[in-house]
Amino acid sequence: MTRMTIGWVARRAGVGVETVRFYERRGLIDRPPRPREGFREYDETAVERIRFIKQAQEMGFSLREAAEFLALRADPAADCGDVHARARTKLADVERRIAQLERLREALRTLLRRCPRSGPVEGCSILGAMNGRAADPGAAVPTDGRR
Amino acid sequence: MTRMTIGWVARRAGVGVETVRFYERRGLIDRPPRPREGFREYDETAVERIRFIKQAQEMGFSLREAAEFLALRADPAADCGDVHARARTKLADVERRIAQLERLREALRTLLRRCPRSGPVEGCSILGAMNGRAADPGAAVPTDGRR
DNA sequence: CTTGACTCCGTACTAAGCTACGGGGTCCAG
DNA sequence: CTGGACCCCGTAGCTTAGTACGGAGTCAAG
Repeated sequence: MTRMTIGWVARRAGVGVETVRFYERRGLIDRPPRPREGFREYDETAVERIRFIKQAQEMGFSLREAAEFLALRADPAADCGDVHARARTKLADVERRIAQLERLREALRTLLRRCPRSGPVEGCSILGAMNGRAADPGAAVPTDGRR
Repeated sequence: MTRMTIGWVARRAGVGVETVRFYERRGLIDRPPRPREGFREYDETAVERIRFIKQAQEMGFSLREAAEFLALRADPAADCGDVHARARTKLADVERRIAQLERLREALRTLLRRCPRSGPVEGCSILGAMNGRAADPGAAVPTDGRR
């Protein structure tokens, strides 16, 4: 008889044991009953919940956002539009990050094109750009905006 | 007579005083002499160095990489090709991140298109996708790969 | 001589999402 | 009954690039 211990849940959900405990601390999964000597005992829904969280993460959502989706899923008054709105916001965020990275990509490409690729570093246009001497005044290098 | 104190450097370079001290601890800028009672006294090159670092950061490089560029800049044996190679690696990295985000963008767009946008959450295709029921089996959602 | 601006230092804290560690206790097969 | 696998807990560490804090010392103007 397989016991639905934390290790069992972790293996089935494809995460580490510590991750399950971490999610519990974060309120992402319920504290399970502990029928024997303090050992957590789960059921299938815990596995499904962790998989849901992991899938939300792969779609670019944070754990906080994953928790919101879990709440929406469980709320009978919740509307699909709530989910839609969150996904739209995330899409806008992704598009903004792409645009930033594309500006960065173009700036790097321009610098690489102008770089002599050999010779003393004094003539390097890339280092020159870092020195405040803009290689291409038209292409402003954006702030990166990572998070 | 303006004293070239840490505050003066910070203002001229457009960073905070703590940032200057932080860069010093990280070895990005030299420890300046302290002629009066332990007060750091800088010169113009310190300002220029910090601006160089900031510019490198705006081009997507980390502080560690900025330090490498500073070393290359100061090394008479360094070749422009060294700089070029680092920039090319960074470009590849940026392109990889863009590709990941574009896959994510397409996945989100597909989900948004299929979402009924109103009604009970039971029928929500976005939550359905998080439940492992793929809305579009062809468009695999990538791992996010943020840093 | 006081006031206010500035500087010193080390340490802790932020964001996110885990991951590792140490020292115990428990369970089950053999 | 022993060995190994598993579980408990709290805490600390990892990553990056700073930011904040607190108590102390210093400097220059008025």
